[in-house]
Amino acid sequence: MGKKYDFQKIEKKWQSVWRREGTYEPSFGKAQKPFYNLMMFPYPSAEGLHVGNMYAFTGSDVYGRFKRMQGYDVFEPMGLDGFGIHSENYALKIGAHPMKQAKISEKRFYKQLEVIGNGFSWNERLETYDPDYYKWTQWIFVQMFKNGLAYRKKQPVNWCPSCKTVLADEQVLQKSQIPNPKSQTNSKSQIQNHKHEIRIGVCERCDTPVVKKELEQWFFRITKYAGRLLKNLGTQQGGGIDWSERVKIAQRNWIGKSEGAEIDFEIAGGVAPSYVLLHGYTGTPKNDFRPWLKKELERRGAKVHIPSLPHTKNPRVAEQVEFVLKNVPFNKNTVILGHSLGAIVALKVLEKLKQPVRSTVLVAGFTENNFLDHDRFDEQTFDWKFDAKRIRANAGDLRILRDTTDAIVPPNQAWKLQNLFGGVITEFAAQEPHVCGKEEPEVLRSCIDSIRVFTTRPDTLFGATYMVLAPEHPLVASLLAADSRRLDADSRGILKNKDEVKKYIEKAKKKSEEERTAEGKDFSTGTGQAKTGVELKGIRAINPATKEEIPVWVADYVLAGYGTGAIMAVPAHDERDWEFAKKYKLPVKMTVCPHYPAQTCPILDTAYEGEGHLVDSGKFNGMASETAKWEITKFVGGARKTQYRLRDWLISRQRYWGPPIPLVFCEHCAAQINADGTRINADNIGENLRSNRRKSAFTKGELENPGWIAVPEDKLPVRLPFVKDFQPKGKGESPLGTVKSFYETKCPKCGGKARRETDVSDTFLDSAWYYIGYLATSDKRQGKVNPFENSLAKKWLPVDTYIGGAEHSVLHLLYSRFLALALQDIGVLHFSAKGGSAPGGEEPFTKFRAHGLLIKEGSKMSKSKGNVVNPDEYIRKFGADTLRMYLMFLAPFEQGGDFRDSSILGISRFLERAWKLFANQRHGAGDMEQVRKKGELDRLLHKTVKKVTEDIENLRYNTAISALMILLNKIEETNPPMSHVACRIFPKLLAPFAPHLAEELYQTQIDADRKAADKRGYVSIHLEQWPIYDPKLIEEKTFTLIIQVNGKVRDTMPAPAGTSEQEAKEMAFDSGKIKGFIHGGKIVKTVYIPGRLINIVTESC
RNA sequence: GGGCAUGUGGCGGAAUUGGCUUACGCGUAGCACUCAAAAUGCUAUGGCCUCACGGCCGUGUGGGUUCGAGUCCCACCAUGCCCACCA
Repeated sequence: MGKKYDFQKIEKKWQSVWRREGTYEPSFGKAQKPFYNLMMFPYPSAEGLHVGNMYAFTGSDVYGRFKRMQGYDVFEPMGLDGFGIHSENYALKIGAHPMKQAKISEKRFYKQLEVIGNGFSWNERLETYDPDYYKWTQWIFVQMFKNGLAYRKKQPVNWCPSCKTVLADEQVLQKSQIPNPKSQTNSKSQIQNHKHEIRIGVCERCDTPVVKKELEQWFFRITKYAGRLLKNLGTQQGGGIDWSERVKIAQRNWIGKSEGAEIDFEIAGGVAPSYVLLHGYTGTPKNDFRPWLKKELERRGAKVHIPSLPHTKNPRVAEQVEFVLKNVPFNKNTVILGHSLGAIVALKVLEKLKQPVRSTVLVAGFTENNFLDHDRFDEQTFDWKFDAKRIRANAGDLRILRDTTDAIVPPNQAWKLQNLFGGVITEFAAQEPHVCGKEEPEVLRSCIDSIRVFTTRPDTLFGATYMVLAPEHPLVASLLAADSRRLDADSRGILKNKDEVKKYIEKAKKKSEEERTAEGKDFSTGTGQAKTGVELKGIRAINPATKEEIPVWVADYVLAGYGTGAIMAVPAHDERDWEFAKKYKLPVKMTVCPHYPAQTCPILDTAYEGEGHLVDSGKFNGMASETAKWEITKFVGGARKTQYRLRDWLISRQRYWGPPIPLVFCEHCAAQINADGTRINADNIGENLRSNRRKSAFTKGELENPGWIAVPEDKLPVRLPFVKDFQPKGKGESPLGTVKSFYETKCPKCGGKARRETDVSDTFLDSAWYYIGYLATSDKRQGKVNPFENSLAKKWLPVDTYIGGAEHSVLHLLYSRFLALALQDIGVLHFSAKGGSAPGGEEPFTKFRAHGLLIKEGSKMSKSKGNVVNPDEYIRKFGADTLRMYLMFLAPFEQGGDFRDSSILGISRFLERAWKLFANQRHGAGDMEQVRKKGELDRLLHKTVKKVTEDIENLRYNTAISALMILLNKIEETNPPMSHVACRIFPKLLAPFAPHLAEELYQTQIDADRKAADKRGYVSIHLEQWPIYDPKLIEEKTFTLIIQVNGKVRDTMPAPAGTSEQEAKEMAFDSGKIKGFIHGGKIVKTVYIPGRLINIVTESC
């Protein structure tokens, strides 16, 4: 009898040795082969770690230990994602303050994490609520803001009435509910007699139904990166980053690329009776797009005036305005268009007009005396102050065209115009920079009232029989606001049922997601939902293909946030449009395309009382759909367009427990930007204005969000104050809004009175950069290093292997990628080239694997079911090694596992047996039989090394463990004299799974050796070399030849390796069993698979 | 409604990627040790037929390809996860 396997003693002992020796602390600066092995850090919200966390951490740790033994300098950090709603709600629940509770949770979590025995670099841990950490979270916000990637916008957002905060789209879960007829009083008959479920959006944390609330919020412009985020994922065929395919698919779907076209539908009466085109500096009525535009407008029946402005080479705006007012008639139906300097003239004209015009178009306009290509205009001849109020009142519908290729007008001028005068900006690339092409279709479009739609099926355009606008579409508001100024002769383009429309829109806006879904579901179709809508009476659009006038509707089945917020409805080819058309008796016209031959159109097959009929698409009749798409787009002057489903990242949270958003609002600076363009850059006079890089007094973010000023970087962090009453207030404002000493501050720009932003940022911002933070924890604590400029970041990033839950597919993982790309673009983050030129060298996580879900006896673990397994109990009873190994043995790590109490005994027995065998070594003198067996055992040993190595690399821990069991069984069975080498290999193979036991066994062996020769001191097994197998030893000398007759196994016999087909045949026919099965039947052929089997095929088969 | 998985003994799961289905473990039964139990060890363990030798049938269902299919193709069924009025 040897020593007893006292796991408690062993585990405690080695954990303290490892900690003391710094076994898992890589040498950051000197590391030769840095390997960043990252595991998603936990949010310490609940009662402590549950076994699911432990499952995931262990899986990552096994891999890290394996890589460490393979000679890599492995960095395996751990920290806590302690900010955020999870922790805050937990504190609320138990009546504690999150700031204090955090410290308590922290202790408990770290203790638990240590007891598991993972090889974490304990010196480098971080907590997101540490001011030294969130200082940099805020710093990121400032970088995003400065570079125009953060903006403020008022829009309906997801609001959780229970958490009293907004939620990102990604945080709203769709949940099915069986409708309860009693509570659905407003949707009566539709719901009865149906088993259908309805979907409602609920808060991912508390399950409360989410409502829409209109709030002004901060957003990060993730949409700008949609294309790159998608591209780096690669395609279904392959390429892209090495990630679990299911996560890549989830991200692809979430980004949701679709390719189609944008097509304009003119509104009937959308061409104004008269136009005034004002040219710019050195321009004439005859140059640029003006002659073409005049022709186009006149062709449509309009009268076009292009005054030849005086002193065009030495302009004096006042004189030009006088000239225009004298020579051109204006009325309520005039459209005034100003190009470049002509835009200034137009604005000044508007100041002087007695009554409003129909609409104003500013093409490549500006408000400031600054240009990219030439010097300023003479200050004396210009008045750069604008009467914004008068201009707003007189401009009618204001349209601002921003040319993205413009080399003259600075890029921010369009926003400035919008800030001053309102209006809608359209960005486009002009035919010639600064909109100087002979034909500029975008300009023509802006002169005519039209509706732009996005469609993926332009090939069905001939079948578009009506249009639908989202309730939030700007045209709807504009029509509702329009007075009678458009009441011209035929009174077209005037909304006749304003009240009805207004009512519908108000109702739609008020509707919560729940209500919309509940009352929108149409069970009669089985698939879709009953759509509601209202016609814009008096408004007709012209189908650009058929030239037919079609009605225009408003309906909330069209989403404002996607595409252009307007659609062309093709009821014959789109199920949603079909339902709507059926309900409101709208015409259905089918186009002929190979997808839906006339007779089998799936939608028209169903009974419809109205007349569905074929439309003649002229030369496009029957054209292949893919060809027709682009041909028809060209035919109607549309443009190909790629659309993404992805929305910008809503980052504000009206909660307490998070990093305050590091911005202040300053009325004074807002006024500067809004009211008077010239003063903003007053300090720039005399500068070389040709440079577009010149210093501006305001950053991009500040110009785009007037009044919002970033807290200077040296003033970070903006500390979260201790607020006793941190309960969310539910008024759309964070509890910080009640703390005067917090929000009252001075503007960093002008020194005046200012108010701090009182919202905090989304938790996902904290976790989006923590992998960078880990590399600066030591230095950061000394307050020295910017984690982003830290040389270690360059050396160790990107992360080599990242393991985590698939539930973060579209949250954390997408945000982290976005931020990594953005920060690299901004120039504050640099990755090493250690990943080589692998796809996505700019990506933060080179390899990502999603682990599976750990369930308990077939069902999901949850507090409500009361089946959550507490790991502490099992560790006490069986030891951490046993629990670790058991969890890894359950099933493939990427698939998940089913935790069953009973089966843990198998692992427990296995480790006991390993202990018995190796802790109490037996060196028996061998007889001949044992020597022979030893040869076999050596082969098995090397085969096991191969198998375990390959399996761990592929995260197939269950089969690696099974291989170890087979090896142990065999050793016990043969009880051979084992070499010192073999006695070391087994513990090494065991080390990633059962680190404590392996260390103990190994050190026992070393001690034995040491007595003989080896004088080395303590070297942890976890820093030793991973075993290498000898391929020659693995080769088998014999194999089992399988003999089949007609594909059925009839006999097996041992055969030497390298048996030829002829030899195998002879062996097969010699077998008495085989003869019986052939029955003398004629042999058609034999199939021989070398080293495996021979199959005899007879005639009767 | 769409997308992605998965479906193998009483259970968790293996299967060299088209070649002996059920490795490894749990459970169960029997035996050994024990006064007895636990622990441990040994043996057996897919179903059906047979005293037996042995045979037949078996990887959700139905078809197909192949000398040979758990694996590939088609259709269907079931379960799970993700998404969902995205034009």
